[in-house]
Amino acid sequence: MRPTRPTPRAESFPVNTPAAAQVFTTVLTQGPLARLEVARRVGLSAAAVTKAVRPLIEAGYLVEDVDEESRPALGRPANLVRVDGGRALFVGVKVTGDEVIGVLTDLCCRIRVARHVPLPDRAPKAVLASIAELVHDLLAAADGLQAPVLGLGVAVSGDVDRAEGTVRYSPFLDWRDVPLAELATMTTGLPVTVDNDVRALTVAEQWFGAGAGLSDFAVVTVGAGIGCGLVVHGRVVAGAHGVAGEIGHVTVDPTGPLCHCGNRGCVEAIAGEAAVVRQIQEVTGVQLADAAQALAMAHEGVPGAREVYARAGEAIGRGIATVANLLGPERVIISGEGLAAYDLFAEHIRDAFTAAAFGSAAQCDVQTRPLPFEEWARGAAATAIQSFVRADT
Amino acid sequence: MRPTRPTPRAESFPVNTPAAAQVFTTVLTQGPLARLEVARRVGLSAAAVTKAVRPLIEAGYLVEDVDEESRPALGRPANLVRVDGGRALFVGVKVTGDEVIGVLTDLCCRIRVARHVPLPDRAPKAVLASIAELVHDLLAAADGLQAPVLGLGVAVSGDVDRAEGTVRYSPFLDWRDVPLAELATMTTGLPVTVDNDVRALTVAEQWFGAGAGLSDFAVVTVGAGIGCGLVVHGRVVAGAHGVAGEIGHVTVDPTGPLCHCGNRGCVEAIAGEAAVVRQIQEVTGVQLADAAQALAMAHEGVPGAREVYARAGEAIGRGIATVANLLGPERVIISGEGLAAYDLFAEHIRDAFTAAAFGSAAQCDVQTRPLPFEEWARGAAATAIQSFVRADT
DNA sequence: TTTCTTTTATTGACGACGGAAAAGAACCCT
DNA sequence: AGGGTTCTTTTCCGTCGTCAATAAAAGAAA
Repeated sequence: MRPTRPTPRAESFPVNTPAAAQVFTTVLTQGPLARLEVARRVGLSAAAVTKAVRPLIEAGYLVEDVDEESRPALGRPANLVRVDGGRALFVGVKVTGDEVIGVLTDLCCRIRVARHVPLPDRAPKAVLASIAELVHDLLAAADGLQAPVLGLGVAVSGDVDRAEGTVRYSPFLDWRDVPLAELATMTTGLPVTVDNDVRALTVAEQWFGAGAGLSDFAVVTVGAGIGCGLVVHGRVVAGAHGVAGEIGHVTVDPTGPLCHCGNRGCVEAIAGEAAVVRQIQEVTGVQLADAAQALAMAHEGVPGAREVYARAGEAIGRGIATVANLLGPERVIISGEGLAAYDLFAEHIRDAFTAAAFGSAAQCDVQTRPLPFEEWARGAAATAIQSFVRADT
Repeated sequence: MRPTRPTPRAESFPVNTPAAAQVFTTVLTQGPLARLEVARRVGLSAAAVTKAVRPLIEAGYLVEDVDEESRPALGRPANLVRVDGGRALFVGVKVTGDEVIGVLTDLCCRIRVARHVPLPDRAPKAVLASIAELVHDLLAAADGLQAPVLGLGVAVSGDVDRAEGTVRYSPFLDWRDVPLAELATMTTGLPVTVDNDVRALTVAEQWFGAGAGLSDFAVVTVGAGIGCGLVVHGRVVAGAHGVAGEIGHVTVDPTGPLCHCGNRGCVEAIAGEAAVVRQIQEVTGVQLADAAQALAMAHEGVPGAREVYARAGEAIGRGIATVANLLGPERVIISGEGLAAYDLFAEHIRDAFTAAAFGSAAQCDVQTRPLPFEEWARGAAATAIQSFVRADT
């Protein structure tokens, strides 16, 4: 079925069996664990874990560790197993409209180096050139770290087919059917994983963030757009037609402002960055250059500005409640550049969510976490790590 | 983790390995298939399929069959394998507010007999008595069919924990934490599966209906309430807190009519049966006894009545678009008693869906299928069949 | 009619994965 | 030191699924 793209591999991961892959990802995502604990969580026998762990330790991906602190009084102390982050490096790249952001992370997806280069042109060729430059820089930085770079993840907004490695349609870049993985592999020589940006961020949360260990959760990003990544039954939802998690285009007010999608009162048309700026301009009559100015006005207490943010918060809360009502996730993680305005709408998000959540869907744990701008690129790196670990599953 | 309830089993299913279970369910759900074709779909070798099939044929669950028609000119003709529906029987029961509906189905979930008994009282004891009576009747009817009855499925609205076999909370019956599976097993002597009614219906569609072979789809039920069952990544979504698929409480108009959930403008508050009746009464000033009368008025062309249905259709279409935007299912199956009014709002559902679906989410195939009243009970039977097949997986 | 081609089904050998059980290891407590 | 407890490893073994070869069932070609 799946066409085998040329995937150069400097080094292969010593995991053949599904059990071993499970063991590794559990240790990777759930921190240092005793073998027996891994066995319990994965549903394997202790013996199987021992066998799976050995080659991974020999290859240097896992290391043993004794925890001195939380040792129970009784019995043989546990030999914790954890991933040696320094064993391998990965590059993650996020392509935005006007720049390309890249990070070098270790195997535990901790950022080691972050860089960005401007994007003069959005044509595939120019983007590839920028990516190549950025990757080159990061590889140079990786030279001193004594660890091989084993993969590159690229995150792009729009309809991306990760399995194929192609960007099917990206309105932002005005791309259609660009075989980005193949192209990037050719220019960088690394195994490349291409994914949608929100999904990539979701993968990062799922493996290395607030979603670790959960089988059902959602990530909501608040920024220029309002996006949502969903994990259901332990897997990121991709959508049969490439569309999923479009919380930004959930209608919250059919009489609301017109959205670029053609409908009225979408969450994004009320709470998106552009929408907030526009509404504050309308209310105050002052021209604003960017969202930072809008934020400043609201913080200064300019009449009407706070209300715009309040409405935005309410719209987001409603959208989250819709997700909770439909999917019943354990947790919702709110994130995004827009969180700079968090103090302005946190309360309204929460109130609107609580009001609109049906029954025990309101028990869903709604968290907030700040999102530094490199986080998107880190998500891309997470997809590369995932591909590496899952290489031959 | 999972407590082992006492599950009496008249007969056990000769399937030990996960591969065999997969083979059986594909044959069950995807009609007669050649072994090689099964192998392709499941991702196993042909040899493995042969080995998995043999004991199932010996036990009488599968039978061989040569299809005379669509035989390719070349090569050895395929020996199709299909499930012998008559090999085993199952009982499905749906508990509504005022009656209990039951069906006797075969292994292919084809209804053989349908019965219903009134429900004088909603207390667990009374419900169990009604269930017992109904099951007794159906077992008597099964006597002539030369096949054992191997399971009972019970469908109840509300928050149901299928794994535990308990009804955690059913507002309709006013139940809390009723260990229904255990109780019903004691009174009927059959292995019992308890599940939420909409999820049960979804299982039936997934295995025996328009969702067969799909890994991502939704079932929307239009009736007294508006419900939704979701299948994501090939599994029915249950929700971390017992709530999922609450499309009925997706807000489509924040200024709309008050819903019993406390919010305004929920889909159900606009398109639910009670809401439609109430709105038509308000518009026409005529007192209506039930939904049938409301329907009749609309069909007669009473001014305003049609518009109420149009608005209902629009609300449903919006709700479906929300599901499509968030999950990107391959297909949405609209069903329910409310479909009697289908001609009145089909067009509006479709229009609202198309308008509110974002991008290629609109490619989602929206189907309609009538839902006879026994269908809910058939869903319950489907869960029993599923439990039987998955017994020791 | 015989032989070839094509496709499906079956067989038996083989490898490997994971479980059970028992032994070993490391620590505390008495 | 010895018992108790818990974690880890070892050894043995069942069994599941793949591989490769073979059988089977047709139509087509010779």
